[in-house]
Amino acid sequence: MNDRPRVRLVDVAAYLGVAPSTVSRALAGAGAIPQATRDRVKQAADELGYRANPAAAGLKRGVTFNLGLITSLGGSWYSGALAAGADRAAAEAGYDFVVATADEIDGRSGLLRRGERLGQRVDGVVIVDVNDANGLLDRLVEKVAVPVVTVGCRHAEWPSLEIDNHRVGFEAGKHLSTLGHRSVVVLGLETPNEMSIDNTSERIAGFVKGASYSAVMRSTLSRNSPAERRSEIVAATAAATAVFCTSDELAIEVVAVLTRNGRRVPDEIAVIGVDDHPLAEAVGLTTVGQNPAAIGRDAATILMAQIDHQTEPVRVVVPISLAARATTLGHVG
Amino acid sequence: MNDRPRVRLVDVAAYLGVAPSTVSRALAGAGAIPQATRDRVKQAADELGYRANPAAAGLKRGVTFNLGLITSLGGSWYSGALAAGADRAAAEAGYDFVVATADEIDGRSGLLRRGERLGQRVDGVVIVDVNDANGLLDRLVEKVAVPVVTVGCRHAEWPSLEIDNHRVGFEAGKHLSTLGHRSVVVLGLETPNEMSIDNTSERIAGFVKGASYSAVMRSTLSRNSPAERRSEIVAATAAATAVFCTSDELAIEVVAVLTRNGRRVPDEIAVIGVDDHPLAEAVGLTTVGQNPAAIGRDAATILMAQIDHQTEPVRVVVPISLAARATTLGHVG
DNA sequence: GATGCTCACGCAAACGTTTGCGTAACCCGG
DNA sequence: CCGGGTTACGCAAACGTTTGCGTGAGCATC
Repeated sequence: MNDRPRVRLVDVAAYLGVAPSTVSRALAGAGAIPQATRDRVKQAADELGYRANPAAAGLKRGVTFNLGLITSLGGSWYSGALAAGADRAAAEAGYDFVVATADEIDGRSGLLRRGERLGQRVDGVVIVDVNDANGLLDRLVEKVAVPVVTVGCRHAEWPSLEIDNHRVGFEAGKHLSTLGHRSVVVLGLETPNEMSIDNTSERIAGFVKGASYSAVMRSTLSRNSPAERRSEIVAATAAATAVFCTSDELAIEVVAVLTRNGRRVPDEIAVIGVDDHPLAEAVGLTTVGQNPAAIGRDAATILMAQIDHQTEPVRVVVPISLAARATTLGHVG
Repeated sequence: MNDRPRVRLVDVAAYLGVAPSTVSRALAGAGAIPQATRDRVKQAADELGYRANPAAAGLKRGVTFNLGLITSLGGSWYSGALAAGADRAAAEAGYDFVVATADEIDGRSGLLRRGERLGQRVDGVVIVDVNDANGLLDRLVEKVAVPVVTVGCRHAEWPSLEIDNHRVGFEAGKHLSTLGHRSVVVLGLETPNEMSIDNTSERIAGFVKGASYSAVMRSTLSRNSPAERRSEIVAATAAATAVFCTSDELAIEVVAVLTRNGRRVPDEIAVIGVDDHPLAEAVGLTTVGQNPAAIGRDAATILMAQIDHQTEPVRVVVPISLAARATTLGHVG
């Protein structure tokens, strides 16, 4: 139902009575083609409805003008925002992003298979949050066999972007400490699977440093249903005046649980999270935030430079910033 | 640093002393190739580290084995989950997804340009939530010039998947009505831009029907900062015993605002949302939910069938289900 | 007005697959 | 041992671009 015969470059060449090479150069803006011809060609092209065939161009030029993104897209808002940022930067440079969402159900081998396939169809890939333990990241990089930039994880040969997890914790700890909290608890979720990275311990270490004078307790929550988690949260926070959650998702849940349990936030107990979740501002959650869209953009940019051999491998530490809001400061606005 | 000369199909053919055609057929599993040869070829292929060049294959076969997804990926968790579901289904069938995130900053023409580019590089696209008013969807479909399936919007020629927005509202209304609420208010956000679709009015109409005996008020909230929205929320809900929010994001915000304002949820005021946001269960939000991952999966499946000319255009209405939780029922668990 | 230079464009060979057709080698019954 | 049918594979022509090289026309210079 959509099978009109595609018009090719040679068709528009024939239509104009010029050589295909001229059309190609005119359209690409390369070679010595006077503006007049260029315009004539362009006009003929969209008169005829010419649409370039990227497969042919890619075959000849040895590039695909596609970038890959390996992440668990469905997992959290974070990867979606990152993908959006990466896609925007890529689109501006004429690249498109093909995504490979690797979920835990696929397992290690599923991830590797997926990476291998992906590597064949793109000029480079950005890999998000793949655990470098177990040699998984190494093997993945090997499988994709194209330039890589990692975010949230590190590979010896390729650039990476990460936040300073220690500093994230530190900022949170300092904030609570400054507010006078002396009995705080750190709440994290257990790592979902061996494929994902675990930021928790670094964040906690940083937090302990930042909260210097405070008595810090630590508790790891199960990934069971929220109903089951509820009592864990209540128990863990019973004696505390403040809670540091290692993600905003968890923090929002904790605020809800505490509130429903009759504890007033922040008057009786303050809560601080990490990420600056899209809902964090709406619910007044204090958080130390990062900017996934910017990270995605930078990752794409670095990757494209890497493809053009324009950069040495770099380690970029992306900025974070504390957003102090109601769950630690009390009612504002 | 990764520029080892790629080994081609002819290389493995030469290595084995057979014709390229034999290797091609053996690898593709097509033609009359005995198992023995097939195995020999496969082994040689990965001995040499052969990786097929999809551009060449695509050029010859006239397909790309890529699917496109047009959505605003960064906008909400919904599109991420949808993308993940679509990608999973596509991957199983040997397709990959290339995404084009169209944000409001790009505007209409940006979206159309993006669609045109995308259409050249894929065999079909799924278009999510593009407003069919203003002829935008029509023009987009025309630009992509490949098979399409729409989700959350409709085009005359192509299949679509949507939820029954009227029914969404109806279920919510019925739920509140059953619980005895008689003075309820509907809260929605203003439509972000002319490019996005607006589910709100249908949902509200359904809600009014479902809440039959109740006095229903309606209020549209601005998209300004949460701080500004706060007073709007407080004012709009002052006289109500229940609130229907047309999205979970908003519902979560409303619960937070009401709670911080000293109104007990659900004892003084009940809240119900739409979508079954990943955080909805965690914060105990009652909601009428949909399953974006399943929608994505189905959209991809239908699209692939469409590409193979295997189906007539269909209109699929995807199921929804009410999840009654704490914000309407009170403390549970 | 011949010489040299630049400009604008044409020719044709790639790029790495897939696939229709052709043809040896093989198996079978007669 | 011959003829017909099958099986296993080779040949070569595409697919739609890009690009190195070549060449004629036009221009300025001496």
